[in-house]
Amino acid sequence: MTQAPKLTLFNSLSRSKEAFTPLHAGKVGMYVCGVTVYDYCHVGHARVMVVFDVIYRWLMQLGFDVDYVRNFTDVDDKIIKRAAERGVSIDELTGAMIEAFHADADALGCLRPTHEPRATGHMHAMIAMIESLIARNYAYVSDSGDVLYAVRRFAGYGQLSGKNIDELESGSRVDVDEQKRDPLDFVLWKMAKKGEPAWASPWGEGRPGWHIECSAMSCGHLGESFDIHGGGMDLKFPHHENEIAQAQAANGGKFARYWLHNGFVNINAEKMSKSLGNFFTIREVTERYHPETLRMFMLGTHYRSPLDFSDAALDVAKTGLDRLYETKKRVGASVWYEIKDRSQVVPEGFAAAMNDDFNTPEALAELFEVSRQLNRALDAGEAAAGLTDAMIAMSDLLGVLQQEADAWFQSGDVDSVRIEAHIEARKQARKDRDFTRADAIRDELAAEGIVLEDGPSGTSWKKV
RNA sequence: GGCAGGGUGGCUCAGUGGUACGGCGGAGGACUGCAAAUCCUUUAUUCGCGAGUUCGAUUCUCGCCCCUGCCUCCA
Repeated sequence: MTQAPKLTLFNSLSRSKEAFTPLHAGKVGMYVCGVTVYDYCHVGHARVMVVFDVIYRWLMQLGFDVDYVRNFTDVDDKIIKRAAERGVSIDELTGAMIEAFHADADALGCLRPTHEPRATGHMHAMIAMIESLIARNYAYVSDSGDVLYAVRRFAGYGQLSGKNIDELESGSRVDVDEQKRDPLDFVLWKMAKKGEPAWASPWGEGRPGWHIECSAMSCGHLGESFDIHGGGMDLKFPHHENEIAQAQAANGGKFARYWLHNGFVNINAEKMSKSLGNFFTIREVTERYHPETLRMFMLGTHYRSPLDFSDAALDVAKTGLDRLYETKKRVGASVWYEIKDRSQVVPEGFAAAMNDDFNTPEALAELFEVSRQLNRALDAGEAAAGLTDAMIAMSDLLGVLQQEADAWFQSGDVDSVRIEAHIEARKQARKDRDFTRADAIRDELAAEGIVLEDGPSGTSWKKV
């Protein structure tokens, strides 16, 4: 049914929805800016992971062969500083943080990108690009030896963020740096001070500026021109703007064709960020909520809209997931995984929602609707294999309902043997029609957060 | 100040030129010994405010108010 994919997506470059057509038929090259690995990821990072994971899954569902590249910035001032503070080596710090990143991403149910390049592994490509920029007069070596990009040389500067160079200058929040010919110029290669990590280059020992790595690695993996480039809204300027300036000046090509930017995670209507200190790490949150609940919470809002983070919102996400898991439980673990060709069973409405700029709230509405229909069929004693297939397909595409229903409801430190014993005792009491005693047992368990459900096939329990 | 994106029921979140999706919550009902779960019904004469275009606007245009973000590192 997903024949003739009519995928439409909002391109930040044109600030409008556009029909998606890949550069090479049947293939999609997608680059997403990852993280600087000097600390644990917070919920804002989680959103990027989840948003582009869903996009990745949907592109594959549409039949595209997707090359999904997400980088790790593993050389940077903040990393150097943090490593020094902790008295560990740069490699130890970045290695540990990359490991933590993967653990978080895995917990959130995100598929691994096809490539996860590290900046330190692509020095040659970056140096080559800088050389090209110098050769074409888009870059210069300053008095201090740093290599800088001459922003005014690039005619299209500001096209992505809608900025006007002259207004940027007058904004004057840009540091006035004596070595810069123009305040807007940014560093491509930074000379190393003693003790700092350094790589050999035609300009001396040093390290790359932040922006050059993404231009070099995206082009390196996907070609000078590729389909999708994504990241958080805050990367639009200056990072993505600079990426465009670098890549297009160096290659002369088009660079990324579609730019996707996800909205922020807010707390009390304020952006969650390191500098404001109002952030929660993914691991802090997942100690209190299942990671899938966090994922569900993110799916409930369109990826470009701001997302307000709060326990109340997570509670709502959990309640919704509980509903869906209740259906999964009724269907039964044995038949849940017997899914046929997914493309044959994804409901029209779901596909339409996803094809409309990855509208997950709308897609979720379809999932809830099918869940309801399935419950109705189950109530009527029907098998409803088609509805089950549809529900499995949709939940797999969104990356939810990935746990066993029993595990979902019975997680935590509970003594299931003891609970089963109580249930047996209550069963006998009910059989004897001693409801006072039966209710007492139920109340006792309820006090511990264990809820009993009497169904046609016996009594089951769940932890709330 | 410049630029961008928003203001939809108690909360949350979609959406459309012809009176509004889903979730949470509330109310009533079915089921149940009673519950829980599930299902059914119901819960915005209304989509920030004021004009305009139109047969008709929440959806298009203009103005205003308010919120957030970017303009420096930031997902």
